[in-house]
Amino acid sequence: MTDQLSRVFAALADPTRRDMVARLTEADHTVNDLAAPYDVSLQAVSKHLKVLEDAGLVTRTREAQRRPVHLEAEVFDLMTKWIERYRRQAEERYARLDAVLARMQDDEDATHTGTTTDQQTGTAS
Amino acid sequence: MTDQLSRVFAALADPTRRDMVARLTEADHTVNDLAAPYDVSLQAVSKHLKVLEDAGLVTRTREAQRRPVHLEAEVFDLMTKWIERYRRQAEERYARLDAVLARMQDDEDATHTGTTTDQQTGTAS
DNA sequence: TGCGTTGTCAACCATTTGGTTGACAATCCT
DNA sequence: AGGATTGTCAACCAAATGGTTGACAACGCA
Repeated sequence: MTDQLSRVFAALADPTRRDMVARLTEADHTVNDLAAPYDVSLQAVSKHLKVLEDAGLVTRTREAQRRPVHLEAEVFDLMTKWIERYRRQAEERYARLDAVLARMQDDEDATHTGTTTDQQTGTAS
Repeated sequence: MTDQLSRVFAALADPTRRDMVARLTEADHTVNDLAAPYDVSLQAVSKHLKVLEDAGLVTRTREAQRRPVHLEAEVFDLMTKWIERYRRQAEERYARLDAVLARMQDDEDATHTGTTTDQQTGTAS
């Protein structure tokens, strides 16, 4: 799983990490700060942060003994682009399908009513 | 990882599965059909499809011995909603931060020029 | 009925993941 | 210098993941 897009999806597949990201949209937080709501060790939280950092979702700077965690929201765009691209493609496909079905219905109607006697029924799009 | 959103993110964290989804936006495919481009066993592909199905991204119907796989694109909305919500929140936060910084700069300027003598510096937003 | 095609299920294996505890590094405070 | 706070690194463990092979079920075709 080497590419960034995979790392971003994988990072957000964990509810704890999603919750951290959600909280980081409000403000930067220290590690202890972030760990507070969860019933796991500080080390576990540190690992989660490493996953988020490797995905590029978060950066960690220094500030005395503290290491403030900062959200890098631009990475969201990577996902949004992928999702939107294929959703659009899927929707276009459904639109084409609808058109085909509509045309078949038209043909049906025409056949029944006998209005179009010299119809072309070629399948070329 | 019980919730659907986690399952969807996890499902798309794998490049092979993302590629399958991409191909399914073009047309439904049989399992053999889907497996063709990848250098793995048919069973492995079947497992990938199970992951996609459990995430609600795909449905499998019957058609003789064949099991056509169909993309359920609406599930994308689940992710899009989550992503957009927190991206918007992050952007709003940056906007507030920019406003604060701008205001501080104004105060700086005012102090230097001495134009505003009776300024209110309350922090209420 | 028997054969080929299409796909799933079960068992197994190596690697990754998410958690633990213990040691320790880095910095502030006195 | 010495103690408290904040966080990481390393070793370990159980469960999940992604792959394999072998057996077999469901259906079409001859």
